[in-house]
Amino acid sequence: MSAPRTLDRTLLALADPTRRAILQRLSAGEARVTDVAEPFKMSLNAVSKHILVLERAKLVQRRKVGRDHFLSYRAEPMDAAAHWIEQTRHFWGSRLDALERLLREEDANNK
Amino acid sequence: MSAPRTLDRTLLALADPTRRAILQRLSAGEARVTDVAEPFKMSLNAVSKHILVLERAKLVQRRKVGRDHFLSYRAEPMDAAAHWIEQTRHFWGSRLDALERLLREEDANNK
DNA sequence: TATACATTCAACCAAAAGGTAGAATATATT
DNA sequence: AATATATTCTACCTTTTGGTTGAATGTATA
Repeated sequence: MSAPRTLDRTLLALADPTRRAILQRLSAGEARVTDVAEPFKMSLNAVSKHILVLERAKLVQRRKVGRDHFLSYRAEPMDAAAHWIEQTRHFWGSRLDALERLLREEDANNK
Repeated sequence: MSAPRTLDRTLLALADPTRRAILQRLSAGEARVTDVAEPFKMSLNAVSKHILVLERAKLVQRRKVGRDHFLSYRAEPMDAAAHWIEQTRHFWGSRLDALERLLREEDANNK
């Protein structure tokens, strides 16, 4: 029953290739901000901002050790998103065949 | 396989409650732009723009009959998104238990 | 203590998103 | 022919996004 804002944030965070790449990197284990940023052409600051978006969506968690910030991937929002999308597909009928859909639409038009 | 841009567009389109509501409406069958817009407080123009975003993501299809534009829901991009997210969860291990993850992270830190 | 390193903060910029209002276009209806 | 309806187009505005650079902060290290 999470507020829709949560889903908004999760999907928005996932809708960017840089952020997906960051998550993929973190899925292999913790990493520091600098290490996460290293493969990208953009500035460290830009990556830092992407990380913030991921944190806001709770897809990334931060653990500070001295001057290092260790980032880790959190799967919960992904699970929630997967749940929503599956629920949705079930109810919105990606399983509807063409005939069924046609009938419903004719019905809707004959009002 | 589909360009990442496609996934970007799908997830971005879904990351908005108005657009999800529009899709939900269309999942019950075709509807005209005006009818789709009716329940919303925002202007018709604003809804028209949201529809454009959904069309760009191929989540909505348009069929013109005279002055009416009939919109319908297309499930394919949802299927693709669901597939991506499931794939991802599988490989990124939402199934990883805490111990496994810890081991991988210690390993990563001991380099 | 001085210096290097890890990270964010602040200011700025361009582009995109999300909204508005009004004009334009195309099609129905009287 | 005149009018009403459905929809988009254009222009505009504000906020957000994604990026830059340079300064500030906090923590190690020589």
